[in-house]
Amino acid sequence: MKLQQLRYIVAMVRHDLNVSQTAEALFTSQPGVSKQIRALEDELGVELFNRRGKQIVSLTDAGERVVELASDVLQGVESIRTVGRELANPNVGELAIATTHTQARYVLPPVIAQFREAYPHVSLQLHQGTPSQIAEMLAGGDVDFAISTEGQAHFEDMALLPCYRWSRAVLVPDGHPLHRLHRLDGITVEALAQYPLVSYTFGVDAQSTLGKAFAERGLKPHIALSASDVEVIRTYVKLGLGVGVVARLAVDDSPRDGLVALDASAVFPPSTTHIVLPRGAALRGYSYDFIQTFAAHLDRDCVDAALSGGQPTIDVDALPLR
Amino acid sequence: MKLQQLRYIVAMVRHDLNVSQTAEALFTSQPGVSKQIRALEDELGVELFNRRGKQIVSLTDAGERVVELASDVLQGVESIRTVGRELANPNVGELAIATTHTQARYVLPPVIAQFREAYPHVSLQLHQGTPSQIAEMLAGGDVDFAISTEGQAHFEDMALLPCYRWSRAVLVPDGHPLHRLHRLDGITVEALAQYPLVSYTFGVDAQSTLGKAFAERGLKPHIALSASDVEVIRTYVKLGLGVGVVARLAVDDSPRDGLVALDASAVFPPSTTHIVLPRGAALRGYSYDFIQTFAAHLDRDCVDAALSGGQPTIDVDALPLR
DNA sequence: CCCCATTACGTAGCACGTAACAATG
DNA sequence: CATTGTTACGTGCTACGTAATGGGG
Repeated sequence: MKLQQLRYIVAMVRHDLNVSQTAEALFTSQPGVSKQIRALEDELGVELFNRRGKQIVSLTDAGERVVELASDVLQGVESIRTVGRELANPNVGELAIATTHTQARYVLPPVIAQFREAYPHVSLQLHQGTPSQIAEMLAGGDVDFAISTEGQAHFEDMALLPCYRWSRAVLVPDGHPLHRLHRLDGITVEALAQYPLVSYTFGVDAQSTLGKAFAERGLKPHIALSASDVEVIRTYVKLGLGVGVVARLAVDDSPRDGLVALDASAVFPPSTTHIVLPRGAALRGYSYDFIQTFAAHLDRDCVDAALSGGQPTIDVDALPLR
Repeated sequence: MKLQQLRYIVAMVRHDLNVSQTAEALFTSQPGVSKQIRALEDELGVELFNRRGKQIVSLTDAGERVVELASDVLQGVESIRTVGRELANPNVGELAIATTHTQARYVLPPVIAQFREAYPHVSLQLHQGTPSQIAEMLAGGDVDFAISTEGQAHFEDMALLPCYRWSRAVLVPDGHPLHRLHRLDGITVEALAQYPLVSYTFGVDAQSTLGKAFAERGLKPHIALSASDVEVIRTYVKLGLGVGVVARLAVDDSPRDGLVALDASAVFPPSTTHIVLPRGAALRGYSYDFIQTFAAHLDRDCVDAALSGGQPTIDVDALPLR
């Protein structure tokens, strides 16, 4: 059994069980992958993949279990590499983080500035994406950890560390009916439901905080447009496509470009931003530091507890609200 | 990084950091081991072993952590093999158990008879040894699990599953003063302390149940001889070397060879026999069956819970007493 | 002076890539 | 007919074994 063979089968499930695609992703040849998979199956004495003719269609029971174990093994190998790098050069390395536009643009800058000062020789990589893309990156080992606001459902088998809570704001043109309502009685979900909305792509499905707030009142929001970027959302609100619903921390209180941001923290319950880590992974020392800079209550012990499987006791209601 | 390299460094710590000895144990050449270790150190960029001149004297901090992770990785690889074998031939394979003489001779026979009938194509291997030897076998991956009565201290980082409790008997020549005492007031620790004892090698250290029973009363037993085998102990009691203290289940109630066994369950608190498993390992289906045949309350879920780290809730006081 | 780790060097095995082939939709 | 997986074959890398060298106690 070779580590390569394990890499191949794990990569296979991440590439729709397509040998050609897998080979391309791993910068090797199709026959090589095919052959190594057969070699592993021969050695284990079990078929790992169900084949229809020459097409690989699914994992066998054995395949399911073996791929799972192989992932653990490969993560262990990665951990060994990480430990090596850490003890060779504690302050030199890379840190790859997957996150959303809002985090990258409005929350992370001061954290990263402070981090850069402490670790000038660590090369930072910020990968942006939707929660499902972020989950993909994390599962594929492309990033060290993720900072995610919604879509916890995507992060099965990962350690979720609550960082802070955040509330929403409603973006409307100056003089919009909701603007006046906001000054008088305050905005309500019912009032919002009467207008087309412009919001985050990932914030509008049924499991999201936003989606649930409407569903609870038997309302179905009309989403005119969804984007992952506040600036894009602003643009379309200005164009009159609808009312923007965004993270409050992403907008100023003062009007800009004829748009005003109305505090909607009383309308929608706050969402929680999490740091997401693959269970069992090893982290660089500076990663712990980054995490604690981002969320002061997440010290090394707390993170280690989450990594080793136990859900740490964090009082979500005591988290800072932004 | 190659799996071989991980095997080499893990084997190194099991062989006193001696390259020659390690190479011999792995049926390969010293230079091969030496070179692969250097290759791994080069790849990781850290020395794993502290060398004084050309002598390897200890593990570095990095080495400590890497060896630990490497063990996990290798165990994962073993698990993959196990899963393969299981799904290829559920009823064919090997089962290696490490245990003490008493278990092998007096407790296991009916279990093994039943197991053999259910799984005639499983080759059983019974490895005997002292608790520390048993722990060594388990840590080295030489056996699938252990059945141990004492010396829990040896089994750091292992999953311990209580199976049953057992009490002791005192072996004396017919007509011995303790024989009469037993019929009148009953034996006491104090009475026993007046005679030289013959008992199990591993049962006489300070942490053992036996040792503690004496220590609690401020007594120090005089151990004339210790052996791992009841038949050996009988022999020396017959020779008049001292009074035997053995597991009750290892002796008949009726006299034999001029020796009588006196129930000492009221004198010493019962000991508990455990099945010991390496955390995180994968077991063959028939192994689960063997375990449950041995201790009916240890079903598959219970064993899996212990393997995955959680200590299962087993009421020790409710276990059968033998 | 013995034991042990490392260096040097030759070989055999195997993983990988190119090319050709088979099968499925 | 296009896409995908497998077989065939040649090559270059490397792990491994034998032999020789260097250091410590």
